[in-house]
Amino acid sequence: MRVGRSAFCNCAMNVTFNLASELETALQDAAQTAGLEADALNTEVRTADPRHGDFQANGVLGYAKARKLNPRATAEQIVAALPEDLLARCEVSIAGPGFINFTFGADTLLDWLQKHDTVDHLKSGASAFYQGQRFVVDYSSPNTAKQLHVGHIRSMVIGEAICRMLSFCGAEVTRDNHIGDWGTQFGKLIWGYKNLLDENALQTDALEELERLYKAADAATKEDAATLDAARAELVKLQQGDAENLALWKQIIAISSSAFQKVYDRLDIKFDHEHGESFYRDQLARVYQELEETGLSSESQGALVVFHPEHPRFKTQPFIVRKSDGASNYATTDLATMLYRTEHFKADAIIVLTDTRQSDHFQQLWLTTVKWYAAKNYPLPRFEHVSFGSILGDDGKAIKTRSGDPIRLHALLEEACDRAYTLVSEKSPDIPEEERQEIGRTVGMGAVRYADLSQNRSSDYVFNWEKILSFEGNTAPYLLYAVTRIHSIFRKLDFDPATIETATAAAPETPNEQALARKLVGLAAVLNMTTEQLRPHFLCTYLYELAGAFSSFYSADKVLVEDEAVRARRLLLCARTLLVLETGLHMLGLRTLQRM
RNA sequence: GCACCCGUAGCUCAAUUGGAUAGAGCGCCUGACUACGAAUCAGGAGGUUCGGGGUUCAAGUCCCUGCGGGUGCACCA
Repeated sequence: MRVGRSAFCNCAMNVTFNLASELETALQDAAQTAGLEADALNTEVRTADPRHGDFQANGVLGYAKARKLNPRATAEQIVAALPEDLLARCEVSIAGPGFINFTFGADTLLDWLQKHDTVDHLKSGASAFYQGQRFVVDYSSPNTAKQLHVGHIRSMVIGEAICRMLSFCGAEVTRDNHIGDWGTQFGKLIWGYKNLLDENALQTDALEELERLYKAADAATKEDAATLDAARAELVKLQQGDAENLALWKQIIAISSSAFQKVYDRLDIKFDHEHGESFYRDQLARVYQELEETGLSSESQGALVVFHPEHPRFKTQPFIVRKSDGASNYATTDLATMLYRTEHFKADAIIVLTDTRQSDHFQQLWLTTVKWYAAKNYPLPRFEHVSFGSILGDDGKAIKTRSGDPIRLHALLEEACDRAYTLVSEKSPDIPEEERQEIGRTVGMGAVRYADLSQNRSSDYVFNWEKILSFEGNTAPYLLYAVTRIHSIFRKLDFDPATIETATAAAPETPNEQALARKLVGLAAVLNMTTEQLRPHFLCTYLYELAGAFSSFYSADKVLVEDEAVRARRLLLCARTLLVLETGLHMLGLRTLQRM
C-alpha cells in the first residue's frame, strides 16, 4: 500500500549524513503520536534489497505479535503518523506481513550528494557514531626475536583498518603495539645466546642469528628437562633485574625492533605506543596483590591461579597469573595492561586483535577483569577480542614454506609488488618505468591487504597468489581500476574533481544514475555496521558494489556528452563516487592511484 | 574426554546476527570496443544452505541430535 507520494520539493533541505537514523527517530515519534508503546517498538531501520526500497523497518512484526495485533494495521497507524515533510521526500509503503519500506526521492539523493562534497564533510557526518569515545586498539603485537611472517599479517591489516574506520567515525583511537618482549621465549633466547652463539653470524645478520638461536634453544629445551629449567632460570633472572640478562635483553629488542619498523613503514602503520609486556613489569605486584586481596586468586600446584566456578570449563581450567617458579606470564601482563589502559588512557573500549586460538585466554582475562574491577570499584570499559582465522596453504593446513618454515612477511610483500609490477607492465607498457614500479607497489600491497580484509575475519582462508592478485571480482585491482577510470574522466576535462560545481547539477534520472546515487547514500549505514561489528569486510563488500554500480553506470550512461545539464549531473556522480571510493579504500589502509 | 568454531552453486566466498524470491566472483555458454580506459559491461545455465527432528507469522541464521573438518584445554604467547 502506498501511503506517501514522492512529491518534488524545491526548498533547501537539511539532509543528514545518516538517513537511516533519521528514519528511526521519525518512527519512534510516530509510534508515540499514534498512541503505541513507543519504547517497546524496535525502530531499527536497515538497508533494504533495492527491489523493495532504500531502507526497511521490520520492528512492527515483533511488536504486533507480542500484543496479538494485526501487524499491517499497526504499521498503517505508524505510517499515518509520520511527519508530512518526511512523506514529501520519501515514499513509504507497507509490504508483506508488515514490513515498512522507505524509498527516498531523487531530490533527496541530490541534496545528499551536494552536501557531502569532501572527506571532511563525510567525516563530520560519520563522527556522530563514536564522538567522544576513547578506544585503545592492540594489534600487530609480535614476539621479539622472531621475524614477522604471514601469520602476523591479519592482526596488522585488520587492526589498522579498524583503527582508521573508528577514527573516521569520531572515535579517539590509541594504537598500541603490545610487543611480546618479556615472556618465556626470552629465557630460551638468553640461554641460547649464552650457550650456542655464533659471533660471526651475529655480525653478519643479527636478526637471522637470533632466530636461529631461538629455534636451537627451543629444540634443546624440548629434548632435555635440565635445559628447560636452565632457560626458565634465565627468565627469572631477567625478570628479577639481573644486569647481564637485562643488557642482553636490550640488545635483542633493538635488533628486532628495527626489523619490525621496516615492515610497518611499508604497510603505512604507525603506532602511538609500543608498550610491550616489559613496560608493565613494575605494575605486576599490584595485580597479584589485588587479586589475592579480593579473594579472586588461589594457590594451585604452586602457581597463583584464578578459577571461574560458574563457567563450564574455567571452573577447572585455571587462569595462571603467576607461575610456580615465581615468574609472570601472559596473563599477568595482560591484567596489568588492562588496568593501565583503563587508568592511564581512560579507555571506554579496548580492542585486542589476535587469532582465534587465543579465545580461551581472552575469555578468562575478561571474566577475571570483570570480577576484579567490580571488587575494586573500577570503571569497566567495553572489551572486544577481535579474533580471526588462520591463513592456510593449498593443502588446507597452516601456510609454510616448502622447508616448513613460516613465510617471512617482507618476502611476501616483495613478491606481491613484483607480481603486480609484471601485470601492470603487460597492461600499460606506455607508462614510464618508474611510475610502473610505484603502481606495482600500490597494487601489490593493496591486493594483499584487500584479500585479507574482504573476507569475514572469523574464518580461515586459503592463501593463493592467483586469487590474491586476480584482477577480477572482489579484489583491490578492480576497485583501484574504477578509481583510475574516474580520474581519467576529470583528466580529460583538465580539472580537479574536488572543485566541481555542483549547484547546477540536477537529480539523478536514469536507472543507473539512481542506483549509483542510492549506493553512495548508503555509506553511513555501512560504516555503522562495520564499526559496530568490527568487521572490515562489510565495508569491502560495499565498496565493491559501489564500484560495480559505477561500472554499470559508466558503460550505460556516457558522461562527457554535449548536453550540459546531463553532463553536470553525471559529473557530480563521478566526483562523489571517486570521493567515497577513495575515502573507503584509505580507511581500509589502501593507497589509490590516478592511473594504472 | 570437555569446550568452542566451521560445513552455503563444480571452486572461492557473501547473506546487515531471526526478515521478503539465498547473492557475488572464478570457471562454462551468449552478446557488446570507429563511445569518456574491454583490468570493463549486459545476459544465461548452475542450490534439498551436510543429514534428521524442533521452536514461530518468518530459519542458512536459534534449540536438540547424527556425520564430517578445525582449534583450545597447568605453568607458551
